[in-house]
Order: sequence, then C-alpha cells, then structure tokens
Amino acid sequence: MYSIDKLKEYLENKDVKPSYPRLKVLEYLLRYQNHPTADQIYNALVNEIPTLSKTTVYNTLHRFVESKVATPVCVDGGETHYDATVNEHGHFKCQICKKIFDFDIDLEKACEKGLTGFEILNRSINYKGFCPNCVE
Amino acid sequence: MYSIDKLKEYLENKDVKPSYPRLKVLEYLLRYQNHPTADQIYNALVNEIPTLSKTTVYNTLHRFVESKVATPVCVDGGETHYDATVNEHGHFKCQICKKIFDFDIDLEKACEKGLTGFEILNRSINYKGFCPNCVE
DNA sequence: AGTTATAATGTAATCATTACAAATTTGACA
DNA sequence: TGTCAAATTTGTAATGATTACATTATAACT
Ligand SMILES: [Mn+2]
Ligand SMILES: [Mn+2]
Ligand SMILES: [Zn+2]
Ligand SMILES: [Zn+2]
Repeated sequence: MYSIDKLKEYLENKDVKPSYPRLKVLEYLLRYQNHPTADQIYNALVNEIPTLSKTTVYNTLHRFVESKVATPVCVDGGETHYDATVNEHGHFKCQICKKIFDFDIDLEKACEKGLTGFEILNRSINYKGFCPNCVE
Repeated sequence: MYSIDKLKEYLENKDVKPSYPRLKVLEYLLRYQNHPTADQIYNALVNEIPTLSKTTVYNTLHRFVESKVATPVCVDGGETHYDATVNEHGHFKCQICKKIFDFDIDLEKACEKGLTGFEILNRSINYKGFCPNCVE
C-alpha cells in the first residue's frame, strides 16, 4: 500500500526526519484511516516495536501536527484523535459505536458573518449523532 | 439585566429545578457571554457562594447541557467551555489572547457530501487563528 | 573516532474531570 | 408544623489523558 520509501519521502518533504517510530505512526494513520488516539496508536505498534514509548507517540503526533503531516480531531472533551488526511473535511462521531466518519463539506458557500478582521488559520467541523449502522 | 424570576422561569421551562447554584451559574453564563470553563465559573462564584463546590459546578453544567440550557464548546483538546447561547453558531478561538468569539454561520448552503443515512444531532464549528486585536 | 544535534525513553507530575458516599436541602403531604 | 423521601450539594479520592523533564540512544557530520 504505502512503501517505506514513499513514506520517507513524504516526511522529508514536510521537514520531518523519518525515524522508525515516525514512519510506523504515519503508516498506521494512513493504512487504517480510523482517527486513532495516541493510546490506540501506541497499543497497535508496541508489539512490533517493543521499545516504543508512549511519550514518543505523543512527541511524534505533536511533530506531525506542527508540520501538517496530521491534524488533531477534538470532537468532544475526551481524547484527541489524529488524522493523516490534512485537507479540510468534516468529522461525524457516532454516539453509539464511537466511530468517527469523514465527510466532505464546502464552507465557501456557508456565509460567515462576524469574522471581518479575523485571520483564520484552520477550521474544524464536528458533527454528532447516529451513523447508518446504529440508527434504529 | 436578568431578573431572578426570569431565570427561574427559564430553568423551569427546561425542566431544571432552579436551585441557587444553578441560578447563579446561569446568570454568570448569560451576563458575561465569555464561554467560561467550569473552573472559571467556580472561581467567579465562590466568593458570593462560599459553600460552593466545584463538583456542583460540574453537575450543574452537565444538567444544563442535557436540558439544552447550555452548550459545551470543545475548541481544542484542553478544557471544555460553556455557552448559554444554544442556537447554532460558530466559535473562533484566538491563538494569542485565547478568547473565544461567536460568529454566525449558515450551514444550509454548505453542501455536505457523504452523510446520507446519518442522523445528525448537533454540529459544532470551531475556527482558530488571530482575532482583530491580536493580528499584527 | 569524536563531537554535536536530534530523537526516544521512562518516570513522575499535572490538571481537568469523574466517582462516590455523606450531608444538606427541598417539597409533598399528613 | 412535623415527617419523610427525593433531589441536590458537598468534599474527597480516584481516574485518565497529557506533559515535563532528565537520561539514554541514535543519527549526522567532521
Ligand atoms: Mn478525517
Ligand atoms: Mn458562543
Ligand atoms: Zn455507529
Ligand atoms: Zn486575540
């Protein structure tokens, strides 16, 4: 799916040194597209990288965010989820199965009033409700 | 500004018993419109209500949220802020002064693709950047 | 190889939030 | 007004995600 060389190149282009933990975290994010938490990533990788530290996962994710390799997804007060899809899109969190779904949204036509003079750096759109599998 | 009787009536209409701490929390939210955290509310009220417990503030806010007296605002991973303005609107958090600003947004025209079959219960729109006072 | 910068690790601390049991208040009713 | 059950409030202890930080390991460069 994603060759190590491609991942290395991708990180280098974003000025992130492609260490082994970083490559593995990126590979995980891209492969599963499941908006995992730091803890989920750690648990998924620690078998393959027994020396992995949870702090390294946090460090890596922070690095990814500041280099725009990943986006944090804070859909409610709980843990932060991470997403390697960095183009703008919405997130829908199902209240039953807790899964986070992507959806496309075009905010150009959604007229915002009251933001003249503000410099917008990023926008996050989070919906909550029931996913098709969980609507009864 | 907001008479105690009006506040009482408002809470009763939402099926929330108007206890003294609840009235004071609601009054604070409505008066300052500053999207405070539980801690900020506690610190603002504890002088006037010396017996106030932080747990009561949390209990009250949870009650308010479930009764739609208030909305939680989770703009980034940190603390949850609360808002007594419950009609849909966007929030802008300034990265410098940390203030949270309201803005109007009409999502009707923002076409969402990929949500057929989903039942949406609520939407939250959070922007980040620099407010007019902090843009250099 | 030696030197320096960068990254990873482990542990302890932080801090918002929650759990829980005890105390207090409220409101209905006799 | 007194009684009693239900609801609310309180204080404290626990939780759990995240961060701070000092140490160790790895990488890059001369
Ligand atoms: Mn996503
Ligand atoms: Mn608001
Ligand atoms: Zn679901
Ligand atoms: Zn500002």
